[in-house]
Amino acid sequence: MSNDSLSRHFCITNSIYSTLKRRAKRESLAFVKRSPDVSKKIRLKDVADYLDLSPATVSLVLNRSPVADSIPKRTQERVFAAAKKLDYRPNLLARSLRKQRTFSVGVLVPEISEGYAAGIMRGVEHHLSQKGYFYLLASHRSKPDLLEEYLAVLKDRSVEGFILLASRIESTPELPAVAVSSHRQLEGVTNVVIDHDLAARLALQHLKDLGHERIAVFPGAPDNADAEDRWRAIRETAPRLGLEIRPELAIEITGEDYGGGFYKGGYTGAQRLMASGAPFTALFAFNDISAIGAMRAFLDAGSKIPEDVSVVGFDDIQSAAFHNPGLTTVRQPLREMGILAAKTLLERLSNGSPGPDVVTVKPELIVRGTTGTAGRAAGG
Amino acid sequence: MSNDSLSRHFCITNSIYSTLKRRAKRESLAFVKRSPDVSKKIRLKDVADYLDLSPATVSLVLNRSPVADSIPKRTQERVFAAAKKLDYRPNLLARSLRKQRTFSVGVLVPEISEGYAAGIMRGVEHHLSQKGYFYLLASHRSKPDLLEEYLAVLKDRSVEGFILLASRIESTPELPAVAVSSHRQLEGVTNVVIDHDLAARLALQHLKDLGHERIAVFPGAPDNADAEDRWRAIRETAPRLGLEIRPELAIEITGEDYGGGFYKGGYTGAQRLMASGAPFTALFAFNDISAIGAMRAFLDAGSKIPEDVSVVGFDDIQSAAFHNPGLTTVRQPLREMGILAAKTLLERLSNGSPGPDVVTVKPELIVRGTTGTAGRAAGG
DNA sequence: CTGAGCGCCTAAAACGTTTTAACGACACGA
DNA sequence: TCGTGTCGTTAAAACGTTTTAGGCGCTCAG
Repeated sequence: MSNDSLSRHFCITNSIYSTLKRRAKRESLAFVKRSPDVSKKIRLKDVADYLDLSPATVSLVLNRSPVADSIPKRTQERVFAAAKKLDYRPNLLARSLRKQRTFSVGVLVPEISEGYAAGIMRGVEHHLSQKGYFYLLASHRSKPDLLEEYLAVLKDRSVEGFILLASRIESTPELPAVAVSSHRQLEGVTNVVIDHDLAARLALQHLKDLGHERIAVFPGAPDNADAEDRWRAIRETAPRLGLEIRPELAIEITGEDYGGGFYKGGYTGAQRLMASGAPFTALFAFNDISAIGAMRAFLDAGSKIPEDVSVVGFDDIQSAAFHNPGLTTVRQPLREMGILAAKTLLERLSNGSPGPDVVTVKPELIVRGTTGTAGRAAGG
Repeated sequence: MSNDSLSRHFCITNSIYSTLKRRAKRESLAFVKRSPDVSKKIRLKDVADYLDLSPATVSLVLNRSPVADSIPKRTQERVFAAAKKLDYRPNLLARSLRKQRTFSVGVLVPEISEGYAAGIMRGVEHHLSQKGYFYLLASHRSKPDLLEEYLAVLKDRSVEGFILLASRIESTPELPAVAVSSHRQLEGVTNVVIDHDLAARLALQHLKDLGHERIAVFPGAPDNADAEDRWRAIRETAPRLGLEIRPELAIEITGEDYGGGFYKGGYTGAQRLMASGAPFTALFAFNDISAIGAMRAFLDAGSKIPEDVSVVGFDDIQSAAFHNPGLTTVRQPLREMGILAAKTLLERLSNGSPGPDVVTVKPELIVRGTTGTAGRAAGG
């Protein structure tokens, strides 16, 4: 029985087979012609039937495959015309399944923040969209397990690679990855970083020139991937400039989930600084957001900026220039860094080359109103 | 010939067919067992071969299909165990292709901004990720043709629906869509909006209580989807409160691409306002960003806030509280609006129901330091 | 008259799932 | 002995592409 049914199913003579096919072709053709708009969605096969060609031919032509070179100009034009007329749009899921390419990458950020992440993402988005890529975005709120999970889920979703912003990643992902402001070098992961030594020099030299000696710092939050290196650079640079970073003036702060972000961290950090009683005339904050939070605390405490205390930020986020006074800060070229990260990743994807270990960009000091000559030491 | 080859190809007797199959099964089984880690990527078929079951069975069990009810517990356990042991992860492209579901939506924003969009997106992301959805993000920079193009491209990428933030959309998209702060009602598009009349009343009443009569406004940028309604509400509400919005105090501003955003628009708007010579004691800005830009202009011109001029913003973005003085503003519950938008869209997707035409949320007045009793009219 | 080569096109497999219809085996009642 | 039914399982089609290997019908040289 099973033998029979199997045979019956498959062993059709060629002529019958062809006839059946022709009929099917004519029918579906008629359908398309009768109601070109009702038809749910035009597939490659619909275009092929409409032209009395095979899907293979149409695909070859539309994709400008070298194999299609031998197909006469006339036919090619017919194909293009039909595709246009029927408004054929290839099903990208099917294509991706077959070609094993999705033209999408995963972007992981600690949080969709107002400052840093938004700046980088603008660059990433710009470059990716220009190259026909899309990205899936996920925020892991600096939780290592959430980060790991998103890496896996995004891989399941067939992204071709990752861009990791300020994320503490522990091991090389299973897909090509580019990190921005990562805390350490990982085998095979290109890292786009700011030149922290230059950044520290710019900020500290500026403060020294204004006569500051007692400089407080926010070394940064432990869950922020950039913190360690930035803090190391400050510690190493200060003595070279004849400055001393006193332990009692280094205040740990944290960025919090949801709402405040680093604003609150900066605010309470500044309060603790003032409460400590240690004298200081300037603060080099971890980033603009924490600098702005700290400013609020100084002002609330009756201190004047920059008369009583100077503040230097880091990043130069959009709003930095619009605070009162305008925030003096070390600018990171965020948008460019985003573009750089995207570009590096896409090159890795097409070359297959591992790419550079590290790409360094230069910071720039933007002097605005929050820094002035050192006065009497505040807080003492 | 073709007849023959076709037959030769298909007309294998059942027994041979089975034998071949068995052999293949044993081989691939052996392969898996010999080197379970070398094998590129575990497919459903690999799990099936490992268990000497068919892919169908494994799929049925893993997906807890009702059809699998008749499969004995013992087998089901074996299937789950094998899937776990081999670390099987289904190929979502293939699944999506077959099921015609992708569990992803498209999110369109004018720009990845520091304020409004970031706030909403936080909500959107929160809800979507909780429900196992992902989103593709695109920014159209308020260009209608770019918006249209992204709608098409995202549809090509098989998103199941759209969330549109503050976007001027002209016609109902071909997929279920939810708009946030859209300018007008579109057939079949749920609109999540703030109660603009209440918002206007809160702000204007507050200013009136402080004795302000000459109140300047930024009616908003023509390319911002929210502007019209907000402006209408102000025009209608003012007379009810016994206030007059003088035409010469209504200043058109624009949000610009890249960099500045509305900061610059607010800054130059305030400059034009002052230059016009028309007296005013307060400004109700279009949003926080433009309010902050305007503040900068007032301060640069030597005006004091709020002594000379009071400023009210709109949105309550994160940084609003940290400006100096703190910005008095009409809060939109941005995160909640994002969650609401996502939730509404997902319900539409699962119900198939068209969903409500409009979902209204309530604003709240947050009084901080930029508003005070009206003094002498500035600018006059 | 044959065989090679070319021009044009296509069959069929492949990508990795889901799902429907049905199959074999066995039990049970008539 | 013959349905009838249930149980456990599966073949095969389907989703919509891309791509390889090759087919068919010519022409033209030998």
